[in-house]
Amino acid sequence: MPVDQPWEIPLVAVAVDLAILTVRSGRLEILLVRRGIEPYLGSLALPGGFLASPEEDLDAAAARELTEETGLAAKGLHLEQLGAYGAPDRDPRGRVVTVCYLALMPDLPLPVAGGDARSAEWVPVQRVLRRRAGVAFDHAKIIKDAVERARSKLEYTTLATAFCSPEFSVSELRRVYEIVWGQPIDPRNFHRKVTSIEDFLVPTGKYTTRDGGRPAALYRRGSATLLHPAILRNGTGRRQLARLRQAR
Amino acid sequence: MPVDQPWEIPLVAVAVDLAILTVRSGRLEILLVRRGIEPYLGSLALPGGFLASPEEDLDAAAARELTEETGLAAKGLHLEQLGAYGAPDRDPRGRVVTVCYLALMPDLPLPVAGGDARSAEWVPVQRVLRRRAGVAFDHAKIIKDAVERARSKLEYTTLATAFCSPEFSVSELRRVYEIVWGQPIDPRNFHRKVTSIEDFLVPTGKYTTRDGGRPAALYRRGSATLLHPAILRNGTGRRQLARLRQAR
DNA sequence: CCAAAAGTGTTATTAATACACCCATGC
DNA sequence: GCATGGGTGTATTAATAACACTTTTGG
Repeated sequence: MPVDQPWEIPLVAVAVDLAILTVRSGRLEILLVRRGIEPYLGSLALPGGFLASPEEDLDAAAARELTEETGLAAKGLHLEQLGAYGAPDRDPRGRVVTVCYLALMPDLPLPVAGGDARSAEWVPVQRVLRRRAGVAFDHAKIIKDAVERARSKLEYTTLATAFCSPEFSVSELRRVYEIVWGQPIDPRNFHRKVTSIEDFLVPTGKYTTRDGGRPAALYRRGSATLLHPAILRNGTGRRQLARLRQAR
Repeated sequence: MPVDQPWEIPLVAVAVDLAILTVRSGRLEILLVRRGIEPYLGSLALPGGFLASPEEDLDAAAARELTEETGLAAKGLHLEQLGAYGAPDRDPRGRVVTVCYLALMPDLPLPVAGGDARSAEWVPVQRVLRRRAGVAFDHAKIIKDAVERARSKLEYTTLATAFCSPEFSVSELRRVYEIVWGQPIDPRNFHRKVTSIEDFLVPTGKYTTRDGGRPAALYRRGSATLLHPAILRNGTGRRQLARLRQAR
C-alpha cells in the first residue's frame, strides 16, 4: 500500500483475461481467440482486454469480457478470480499486469457474434498442456493454473454442476468428473455418493433416456456449495499412492 | 490481453501488499503498520508498497517488501499470492490495484529496524475480524481472505509447519492447528495421525521438555507438501453438522 | 430376445472419533 | 509422591471401494 512518495510511482497497464472452460465432445476445452494484431499475431490467446476505463472494477471487467466473448450474460455462470500475472517481460510492448479469471460453463451453442468476438474457438486443454498448441504470452501457464484450480475445486465444492446444463442426470455429472480429472469413476458408488449429499442435487421428477438404457432421473443444482465429505480424486489418496509404489 | 487500441489504455498504480501471519502468544496474529501519511493517517494497514520500478516482478516485490518489513530473508518463508484487489474506489488518491501476498512465519523476534520498518506491530486477527481494530482501505477484507486461505490450507497441505520453528514437537504443531482453526483437537488422535503421514514429520532424535511433562520428540518438516488423507477441521464434516443440527 | 445404462445391496477395508490407559519428566 | 503433558491401544462408527445383482428402457 501507498506509503510515501506520491511521485515516481510506476504506472502499468492492467488487463483482465478469461480462462473459460467447458466440457465438450468428451474433453475439457478452453475458449481461445486467434490474435489479429502484434505481438503474437495469429497465435491463440486467452480472451481479455485492458480495463475499459480508469473507473472499471476488475470483477466488472471480467464479467464484461465474458459477455463480449460468449454473448452470454455473466450472471448465472461461475466466475472467480484466478490470480494476477505480472512478470515484467510477459508482454513485449511493455509492462502489463493481467488479472485472470476462471469461468466454467456448460456446453452451450455460443452465439459467437458479439462485438469483440473475433475468431473464438474451443481448444482441448490437453493440446495446450502438452504444448501441441502454442499460445501467446504466458497464457500456457495461466491455462495450466486454471485447469488445476478447476480440478481441485471439483473435489470439495459443487462446482462440477457449473459444467452441466440446468437439468442433468447423475451420469452426466459423473462424466464431468471423469473428463476433468481424466480418470474413470465407479458409476455405482458415484451415484450413491452424490445422491446422498444433502442439497447437492434436487430431483426434478423428470427422466431422460438421452444416454440410452434405463431412464435416468434428472436433477437441478441444489443450494449446497461445499461438499462434505469431499469427492476425492483417485491417485491422490494414500491407498492409491501405496498401490502405485507397489506397482513400481 | 491487449487486443486493439494501443492508446487510451488506462494506466494504474500497482501495489503489492503483504498479509504476514504468525502464531504468537496463543493467537493468530498479523503484522500491520501504523500509517504515517494520508490517507488513513494513523490507521493500521498491511505492509506493502508500490512497485519499486516498472521492471520489478510482482513476486520479487513481495519478497522485497517481506524483507524490508521483517528483516528476514524471504527465502525459507512461505509466500504465496492471495489475489488482486482492484475496486476503483479502494484508494481515495486514485486507481490502485494491489496484488496481495500471504506469508506465514514462526514466532520470531523481528529485528524490526530495516529501512522501511516504521511502527510495525503484531495484531491479533480476531481484533481485525471482529472490527475491534479499524484498518485502512479494504484491508479488513484482505485480512479475512488471508486468514481463510491459511485455515483451509492447513487442512490439505503441510503448511502448518510454516508456523513452527525449525524443530518442533507434535503438540506444538497441534497448537498451531488449534489456534488457527480456533477449536480444540484431541491430542492423542492428532499425534497418531500426523506421525503416520509419510514424509510429513522427520524425527530429529532429540527431545524437549519445554512444554512440561514427559519429554516430547522433536521433528523437522518433511518433504511432503500435500496431506493425504487431509486433516479436517471439525465443524465442517457431516457428522459435526448433524450434531449441530440436533443441538439446535 | 439382447445391449446398455440406471440404480440397489453387500462386503471388506480404511479412516475418524472417543476415550481408557500407561510413560517419563519436573517439582 | 503428584501434576503435567507425551504417547499407545482399542472399540465404535463412518466413509471408500469393489463388485454382484436387479431394473427399465431402445432396438
